[in-house]
Amino acid sequence: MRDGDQTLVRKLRLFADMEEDNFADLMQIAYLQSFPRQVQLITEGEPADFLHIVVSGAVELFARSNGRETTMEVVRPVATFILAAVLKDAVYLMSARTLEKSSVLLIPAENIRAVMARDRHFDKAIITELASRYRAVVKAQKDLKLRTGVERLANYLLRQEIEQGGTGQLVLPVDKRTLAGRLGMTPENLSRAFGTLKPYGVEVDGADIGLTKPDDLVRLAKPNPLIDDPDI
Amino acid sequence: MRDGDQTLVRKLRLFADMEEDNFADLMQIAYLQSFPRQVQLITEGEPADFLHIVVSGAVELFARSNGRETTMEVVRPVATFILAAVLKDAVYLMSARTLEKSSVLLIPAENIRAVMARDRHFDKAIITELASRYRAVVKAQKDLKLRTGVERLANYLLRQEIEQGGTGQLVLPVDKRTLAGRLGMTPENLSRAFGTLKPYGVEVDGADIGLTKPDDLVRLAKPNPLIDDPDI
DNA sequence: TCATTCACTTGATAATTATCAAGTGAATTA
DNA sequence: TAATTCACTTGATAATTATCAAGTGAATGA
Repeated sequence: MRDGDQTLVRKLRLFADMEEDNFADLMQIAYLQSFPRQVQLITEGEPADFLHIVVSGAVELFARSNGRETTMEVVRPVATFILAAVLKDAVYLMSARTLEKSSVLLIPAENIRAVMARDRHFDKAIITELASRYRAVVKAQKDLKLRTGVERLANYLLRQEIEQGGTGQLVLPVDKRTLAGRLGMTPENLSRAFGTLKPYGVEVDGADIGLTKPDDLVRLAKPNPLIDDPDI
Repeated sequence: MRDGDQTLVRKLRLFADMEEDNFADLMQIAYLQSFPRQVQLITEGEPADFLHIVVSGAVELFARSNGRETTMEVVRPVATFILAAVLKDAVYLMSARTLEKSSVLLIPAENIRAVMARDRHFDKAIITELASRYRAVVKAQKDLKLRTGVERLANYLLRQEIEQGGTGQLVLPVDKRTLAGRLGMTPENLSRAFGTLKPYGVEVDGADIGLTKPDDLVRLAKPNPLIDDPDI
């Protein structure tokens, strides 16, 4: 792994306060792997062997049941995924695949647990991380249960616009099929939802979106910090 | 608080391994309050002042947005709620109200955080608890996104039947309006969903439910351990 | 260059779910 | 006992969402 990547990993909330020796140990044991797009990294139901950290590219967490499939989350660098399964020494609840060419750092679960046993700072960091993740899923569940598909899309666009600099422009970070899954709707319905939002100033050109009537869109979306603010 | 209640709290995964002195400290500071039914205990958006532990009765966690309201979870004794908000020193994402006459143990958030700073066992317990909660919400999200309303009800009934002893009988632990919210549907639709399940041997008499054709019901519900098994 | 693929869109229709409005019957209360 | 409340159900209808089937147009590849 390049030093630059290691620095980025070290900056993760999860590792930032870890004792230097322990971090060095983990990085010694960890290995970085590169994958082309659309490679399945983990499969739900299998035992959690490694903590995964997306160093470059993008990874989709998804789940299947009944022959149906849905996107649960899209993880972008630099972030960990499936931490809870590793800590509980349990099976994965979600599968993961690369959305694009990606490199992923793999740390054996047993080493994570070993460092946890001797590094107090790591404990604290894990608690903070888990609590944040938990709250993120609760927000996602509120989004699903309290909003229609069109409202979810509208709020998603508003969040992305803010995250991408508040210029009234945004670029969809994933293809529309994946976005539809993330928003809990079919691709066909996502198309129609974009159509519904046209009168509210949502201009679509491929992955490039312009929001020309932000006030109208906000009035429709009724964003709620307790659902949409990622920092709360 | 009666000694018996204190013993029950001590048995919670969260407190079981805590050092005796620290537990005694917390119990010293904590206070037990009794509430009639339908009292709102906390309100989403307010700062997390206390860790709550349901000692008797039942508490509904719910959320509102847009004038809509939904049940997120029903907490029964003995269990904690809103742990993540307390740990993060953040605002509550959910409101809580008693469903019936209940007693709730309140521990000031600052004391929780203080014990956390000096008790390693508590750290570990918090991690285990948070990881479990996180996985529970992920399962709930899979349930919502991968199943229709009727399927969610069918699987809910199968889970309850198992939890209540596997006798082919079960008693709904909450009124149907609350259950509907939990399952992400309207009360009217829950009624109709029960109707749809009649040919699958679901016999409803108030809160008493009989499952007379479990095989047929399972064939419809297609239960999935990665959604329905609470212990995974 | 032409064929093919692929992501996305559009249309028609069906299934699912929500809303509004009564209705029922048991339990509570005057 | 009669009135009232309340939880739940049922019916009619509307809104939302999914499914199936083409269609479009840009990108890829022979």
